[in-house]
Amino acid sequence: MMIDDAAVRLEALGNPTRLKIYRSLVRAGHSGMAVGKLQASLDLAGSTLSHHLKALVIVGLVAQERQGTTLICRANYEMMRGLVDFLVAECCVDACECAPAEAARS
Amino acid sequence: MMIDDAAVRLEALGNPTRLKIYRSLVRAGHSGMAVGKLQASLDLAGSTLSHHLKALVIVGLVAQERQGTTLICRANYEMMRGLVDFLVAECCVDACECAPAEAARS
DNA sequence: ACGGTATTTCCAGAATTATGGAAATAATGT
DNA sequence: ACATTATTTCCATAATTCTGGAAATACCGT
Repeated sequence: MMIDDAAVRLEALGNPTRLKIYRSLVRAGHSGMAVGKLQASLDLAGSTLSHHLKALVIVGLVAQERQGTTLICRANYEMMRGLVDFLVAECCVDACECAPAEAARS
Repeated sequence: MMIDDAAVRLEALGNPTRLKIYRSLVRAGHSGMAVGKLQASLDLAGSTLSHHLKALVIVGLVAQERQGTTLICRANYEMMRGLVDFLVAECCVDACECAPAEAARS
């Protein structure tokens, strides 16, 4: 994952409301969760929720599928895994014990 | 890690400039990097860099230590690990599709 | 077509963030 | 004390984000 892609995804998750939305979707698992149910469970104005969901969808962290009048939202686990992998790679450039190549392990 | 703590750290990393700053510090390893060196390598106004560093320090992702007139900055690996653990935990609450790459079921 | 439910878009205001020049502070050496 | 280097704080401005009411759109059953 490119650094700017990572940044936009981190930014999307970096809002408390959006992080709660995302967490709800993760917890909902495979079957996902309808927008309306999210709205009830998180107690947000519909338009506010819609804006936040859009932000998550745009960066690929959430996918949506229409089922009649309701819109099912699902967490994109693979995208999250890519993000975590990016962070781990950044965090552990020097992997075990975090020692840079030139500064041997102490 | 509490969800709001995770959110503020994600937000801190969710700015492209700050993510690049953080990455530079991670790559600098445990010896860290002086503010001035960061400034030269990232080509930022001093005040801008100082603001971003402060944001990273406040959320605990970066630590600073004075050495004479220069200020050494270091990535806080443990904090990042806590953040990654949070994300993995959120991601794998239900289904384990976001587990470590090699463990993913097809 | 109509009525109802679900969701988004439009619009606007308030709040926050990003940026950087200029002045201030910090630390050191002479 | 003074000069020098390193960094921050003060200040302002432009840009972006967050929020939600109201209107619009989407979909379905009858």
